[in-house]
Amino acid sequence: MTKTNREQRREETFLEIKATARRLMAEHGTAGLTVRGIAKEMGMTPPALYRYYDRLDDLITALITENFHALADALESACAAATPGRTVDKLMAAALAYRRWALDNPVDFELIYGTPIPGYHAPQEITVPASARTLVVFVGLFVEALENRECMPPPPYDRVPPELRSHLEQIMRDGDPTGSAPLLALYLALVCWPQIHGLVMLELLEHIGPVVGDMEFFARSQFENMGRAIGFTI
Amino acid sequence: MTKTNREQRREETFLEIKATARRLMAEHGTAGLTVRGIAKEMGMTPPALYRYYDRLDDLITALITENFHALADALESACAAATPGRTVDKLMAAALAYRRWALDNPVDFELIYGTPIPGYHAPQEITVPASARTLVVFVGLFVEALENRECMPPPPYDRVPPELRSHLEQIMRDGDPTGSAPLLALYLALVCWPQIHGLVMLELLEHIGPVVGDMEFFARSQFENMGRAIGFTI
DNA sequence: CGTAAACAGTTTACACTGTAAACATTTCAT
DNA sequence: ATGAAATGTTTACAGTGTAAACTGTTTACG
Repeated sequence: MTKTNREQRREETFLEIKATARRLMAEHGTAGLTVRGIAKEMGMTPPALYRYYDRLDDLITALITENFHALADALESACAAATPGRTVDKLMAAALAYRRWALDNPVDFELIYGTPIPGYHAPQEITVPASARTLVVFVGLFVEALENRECMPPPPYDRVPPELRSHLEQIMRDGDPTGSAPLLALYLALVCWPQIHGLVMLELLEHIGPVVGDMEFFARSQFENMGRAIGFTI
Repeated sequence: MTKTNREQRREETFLEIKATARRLMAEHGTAGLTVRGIAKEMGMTPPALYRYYDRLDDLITALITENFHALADALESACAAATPGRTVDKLMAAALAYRRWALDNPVDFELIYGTPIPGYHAPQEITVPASARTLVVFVGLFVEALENRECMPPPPYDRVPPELRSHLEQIMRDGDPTGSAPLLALYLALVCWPQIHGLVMLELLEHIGPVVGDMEFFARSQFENMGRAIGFTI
């Protein structure tokens, strides 16, 4: 089944719209994301864009899901680049990649993890699955580390709190139908993620960097302390 | 020096503008923060507001600084309400108050710690001092805990990393001219803050709650684990 | 007290924003 | 080749922030 000219041009236009939107946002922040701005940049009239996205919100949603996937991809390739077998290296690489991606793509990160653009409401059935991939990367690392006995969590990280058990089991079932992965992996991922995220968020919005000074070092050391706390030997 | 009628009415109008802005934002999110909306609500014409704030940005700045102070006040009174002498209780109370304030005042929290409203740029010389108060509360707790030997940090939290030392010393000097407070207190505050913040931020924007289930419990347990890790006995 | 200045408000206007409706043109399938 | 579908433009409307000019009120001072 070969594509007709029109279908191909349509796909290209979709790509051009998103690319233009990204360029304008990189230059002027989320304030640069306007129908008229994108249209002018592309040599079109604003209403023409409505042939591609019914509302500006739909374009935002498309950008957001792409960003979630781009972040998850960055984490995965960082893990892949780490020493095979040394899962702790992968965890450090993933945490640092999370930070690096945020710092290198600040607006894209704000778009997914920051306050929603005023008036925008994310259709969760679309964004949530994409969003989940990030957490899945970390869960995967802990599955590997626990299996290989590379991570030996001391109390209180050696077992899932009973208060969370049943709900986490259900989440695990929905995501992984085989249900083979240890529940503790999900719990440990949920312990680590907020620590990484909080540091990155505060640094990105310049709340903590000026106080700490060397954020590069601080982030590294915090991630290492985190790894040690949950049972890795670094 | 008694206030003239006009001065008093002017002050009241300032208050009414901010109160109206807060009400509209609570109802419609940051998208509800419009000059015209506030004016209509107050029975004025939009340009009239410009007698009080030269730009909408200035009103936003006023709201932001008030929010920083309100959050810091909430932390302080939570500490004050905790068992005297039990600094660990104060730390837990402060962390939980941070979360509670964010959940109870989501838009206000987003305004200070979320992505800036598109097009808005914070004048840092105004917002930074107000922002600092939050961190100062935590630093104060660690000063107290270290002095009373209530907190006995194990490695690697028993000393300030040399890579951060000189910069933290300078920060400490600028904030506290006596320079008496132990540097380690600032370091421990910087270790804890991102952990608390990350959890709250992810919960507030609904990235982690649906996965965890019982966020109330999870936050509590995470804060306790954090306290133990840096040398408190809970 | 009377007057001039400062203040507080309205009216009008402009340059933006998203988007709906009507219409013209191009492209494709039959 | 013809009808339908897709893609664009034009025009329009209801929002947005805010600047300029103007009017009325309140205050401070000679």
